[in-house]
Amino acid sequence: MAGATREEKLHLAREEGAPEEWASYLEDDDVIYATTQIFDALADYTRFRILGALTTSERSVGELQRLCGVSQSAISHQLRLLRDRGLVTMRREGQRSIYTLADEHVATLIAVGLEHAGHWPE
Amino acid sequence: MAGATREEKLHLAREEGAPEEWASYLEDDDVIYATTQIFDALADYTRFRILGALTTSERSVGELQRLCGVSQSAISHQLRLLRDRGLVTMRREGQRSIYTLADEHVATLIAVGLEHAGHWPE
DNA sequence: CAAATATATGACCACATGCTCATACGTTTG
DNA sequence: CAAACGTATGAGCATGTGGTCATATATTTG
Repeated sequence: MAGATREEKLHLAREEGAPEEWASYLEDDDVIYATTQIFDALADYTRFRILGALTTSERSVGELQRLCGVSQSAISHQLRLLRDRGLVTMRREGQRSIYTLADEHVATLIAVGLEHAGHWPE
Repeated sequence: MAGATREEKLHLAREEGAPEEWASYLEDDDVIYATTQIFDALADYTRFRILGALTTSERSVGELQRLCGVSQSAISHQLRLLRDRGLVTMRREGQRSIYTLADEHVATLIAVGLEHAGHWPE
């Protein structure tokens, strides 16, 4: 069942799982799925650096390209994903597209992740 | 450069990036990489549910299998990954292997993630 | 020790992912 | 409007990933 959809997995779990053994906030699979999607967005080296760069300041695609050291196309593709996942927002400013962290949640997650990875920004 | 290693990407970034534009805690790429590895561990539906189940209590492989509704093999493979990434620890107890969250950091990340995905466990 | 139970692991496979390359789109400028 | 610049996007490709299936490895029990 390599290609099992989330719905299929959920069905199995509901068949066999005993609800009361779960923390209540783990019962809503839509929330779980949404959460994994956020973690997934943060789980790539390039995307993480993009988001990290945006914690300092909003930036254009060109700036991000220079800071992250990957091609314009690659940056753009990843920004698209981050935008679709709701982690960043974009606005046009002349020829440029300016990207911004969608909200403080993102910065918080980055900070918590870094902290738990063994580094404590003081 | 689809198969670019982290080291290659880093090299490019170091060539072109202006260090002072980055938050200091984003300069250490080993930490960034470690962080993405943690997020990656949390970014899969099955693994997230395994970890979620472990927030309530330590559990055997069989329990996790039942709770998560996936095959014993699949659970075991994912537990191996979580163990390698340092998110869970394991001890033998008779025939069973008992898995436990490695530390509070993991539970914190789960909580923060869930919270930011739109659900607030009160 | 043989059988039963619980878990781990390797080979393999379908699908996802992150990049490149080429090209299209949108905006400003001459 | 044409050229230049900045950004977005689709196709295609190599690699990674998560599962299955078969099998191996403990550990307890008769």
